[in-house]
Amino acid sequence: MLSIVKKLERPSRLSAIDWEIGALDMIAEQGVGAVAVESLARRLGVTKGSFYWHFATREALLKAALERWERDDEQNVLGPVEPIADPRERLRELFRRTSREIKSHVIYSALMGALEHAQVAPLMRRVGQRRMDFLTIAYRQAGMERSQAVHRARLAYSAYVGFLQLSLQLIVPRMDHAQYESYVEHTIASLIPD
Amino acid sequence: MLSIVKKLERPSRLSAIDWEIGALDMIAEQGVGAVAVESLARRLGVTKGSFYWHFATREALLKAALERWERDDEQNVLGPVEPIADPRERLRELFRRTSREIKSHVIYSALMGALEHAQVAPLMRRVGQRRMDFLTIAYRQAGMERSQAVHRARLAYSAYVGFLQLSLQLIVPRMDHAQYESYVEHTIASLIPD
DNA sequence: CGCTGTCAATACGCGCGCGTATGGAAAGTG
DNA sequence: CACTTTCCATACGCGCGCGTATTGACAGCG
Repeated sequence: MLSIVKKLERPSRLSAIDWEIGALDMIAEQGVGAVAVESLARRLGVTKGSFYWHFATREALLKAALERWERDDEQNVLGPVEPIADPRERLRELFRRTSREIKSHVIYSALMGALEHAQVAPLMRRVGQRRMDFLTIAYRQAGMERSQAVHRARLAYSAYVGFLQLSLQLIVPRMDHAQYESYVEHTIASLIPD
Repeated sequence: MLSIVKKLERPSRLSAIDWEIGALDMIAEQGVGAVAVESLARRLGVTKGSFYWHFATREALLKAALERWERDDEQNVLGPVEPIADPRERLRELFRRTSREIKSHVIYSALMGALEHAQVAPLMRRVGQRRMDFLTIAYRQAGMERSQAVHRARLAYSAYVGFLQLSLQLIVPRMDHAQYESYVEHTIASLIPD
């Protein structure tokens, strides 16, 4: 009975996956720099001794966590809207879904603030390239000329990155729900041709 | 004669200002985290002993350097275009000047990647507020409705922040000069009403 | 020309976070 | 119920960067 309670608090014994998820949580909340093995261990209710059984080094954990995020992110963000046939509708839906602040975007933003890490930069280049390609193709299909489509994709992606940074880091005052919705519709109207 | 040569290499004796400028250089090149007193001392050709005569602590140097940047930035970025009467022209000129990658923007981008520092966050909020106000006013004067002007200002500022991040950190492939000019004109056309 | 104030070098202590070593507990296995 | 495997705790060493203490060099001034 006591053991059952304890099991609800914490799986009593951890796997590598638990550490990876914990690392991603810390990244989302306090950035990559906050992923320290001892603090993360405290968070999970164990000590370092556990960590170094599952991972050889802190970098190995980071690697595993980032790979996990990259997989999840790909099928959380672009995946759901990819099947939409109409390019404008596909873009609108992407914008709206993105605006509903999924955790993946919070982590993305945190990672943008940690590009000095050797692990993070190439990852973000891959993700950026995929998203830029996705946007460019959609804009082309929507009738824009090649160079214009590339420019617009870059502009839209810049607006995405900048907005995340400004909002999540509270550089700019927080909007209420109605304002937020209104802003999203404004960007859709401004960045998607009609 | 030898002394003259040495004086050209380095002012032979430093002032607090030299350290502040050195700190800003390091921030621009490698981020806030790279501002370490010993490495910065090496860069200036002296040792720690010098630093702690000019500053009580590393935080004090950061504070001074950031204040210096905030002053310079204000009169480098918004200052020159503020007198332009026509709001659209004022915005266009701001966009074009901003695109000519002044050092101030490089530092701005580096600081955006260091918001976890207690010193940086409030500074960036102040700077962000000033720029958002500037943009909002210009858009209103250009004839946009209140809420639309705020939205557009936010969108433009997001695009600015995101573009800096993506370009400077090489997340997105580098453009050649012609492409770059073309992109700037595309954003001007997309974000400034006619 | 000596004295004082300014800037710098050297040596040291300290805290923090990574990684190691080693022993112990709990869960599966025959 | 032995015995092995899996997971975890404790204690320790180490490097790095901040900050301090102390002494030294050099310029300007009286």
